[in-house]
Amino acid sequence: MLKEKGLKVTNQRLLVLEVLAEHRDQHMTAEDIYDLVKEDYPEIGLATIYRTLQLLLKMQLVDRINLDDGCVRYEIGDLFEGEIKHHHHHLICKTCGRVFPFRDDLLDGLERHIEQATGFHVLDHELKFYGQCRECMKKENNGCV
Amino acid sequence: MLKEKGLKVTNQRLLVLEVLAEHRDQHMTAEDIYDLVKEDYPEIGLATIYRTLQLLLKMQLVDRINLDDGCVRYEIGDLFEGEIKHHHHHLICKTCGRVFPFRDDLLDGLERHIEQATGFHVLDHELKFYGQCRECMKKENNGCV
DNA sequence: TTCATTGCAAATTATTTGCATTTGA
DNA sequence: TCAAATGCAAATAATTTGCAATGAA
Repeated sequence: MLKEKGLKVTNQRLLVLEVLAEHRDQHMTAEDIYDLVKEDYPEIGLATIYRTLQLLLKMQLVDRINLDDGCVRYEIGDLFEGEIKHHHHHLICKTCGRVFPFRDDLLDGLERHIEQATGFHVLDHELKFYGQCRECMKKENNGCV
Repeated sequence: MLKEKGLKVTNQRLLVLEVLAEHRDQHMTAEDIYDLVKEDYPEIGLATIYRTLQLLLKMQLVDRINLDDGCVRYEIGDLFEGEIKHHHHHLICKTCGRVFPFRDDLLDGLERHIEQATGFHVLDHELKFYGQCRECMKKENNGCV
């Protein structure tokens, strides 16, 4: 494990990672993770979940997304899956609230353009699309809304 | 004013808009706005600020951005400035924390691509770039960090 | 052993809500 | 006049923190 940087490998940390890995692309709140980890480890505290998530975030093992619904959500990082850091973005349906992942490398050109135009050195980006998913579009048309 | 939709034009609402217009591109928290409005209207309550911001958000007169620093921020909407809705995005410096606006229409092609590929109907998007601004890059090089 | 980590409870902070009062149309 | 809007204080809810106890190295 990457934790051999002076950090301890605890059961709690492993379980948080495990739960996130088992729920890839699911955008879980700290509370969600807490409930699932508790099934295997009932004595865990919510504060530990928060502290672990902060740590994993700093280590780039998890990503954080904010769907503007009042709580921050976490998902396992893409680099966990392969070697190259592939980004993915989110399509958020304003009607049903579901979130769809969208793989993409199309922003690289835009990043280079920004660096040239402004001198800002881009390290990372986050992109969200808001709209309506196919199912909700269909429903709305059937219902003639 | 657009408020002729059954809504009342109150001093409080005008002042919130005014403060936002005077601080274009400044990403203010509700608290920031509260303090500034209080100068002209000391009896205003923070709850009114929140309620007004929600209203203006729904009316698309203000935009909301989240810089992941624990509080939501607001800025006056772009469509307030012209006719066509021009989007702008944010370059966020991880070193000094400053936020730079970045005008862009380059995502339109990407939106069309998404609609074709996934059937998701895109209505809006939000894009944030994280990195290091020119000044912080310079400082870091001078200091040989 | 020993310091990082944990669990718990209390603290903090942003935002929302209930309600009596005020005010714009 | 009268519903909509406001101010205040109390309520909520997510997250953080202090501290004594625990556990991995």
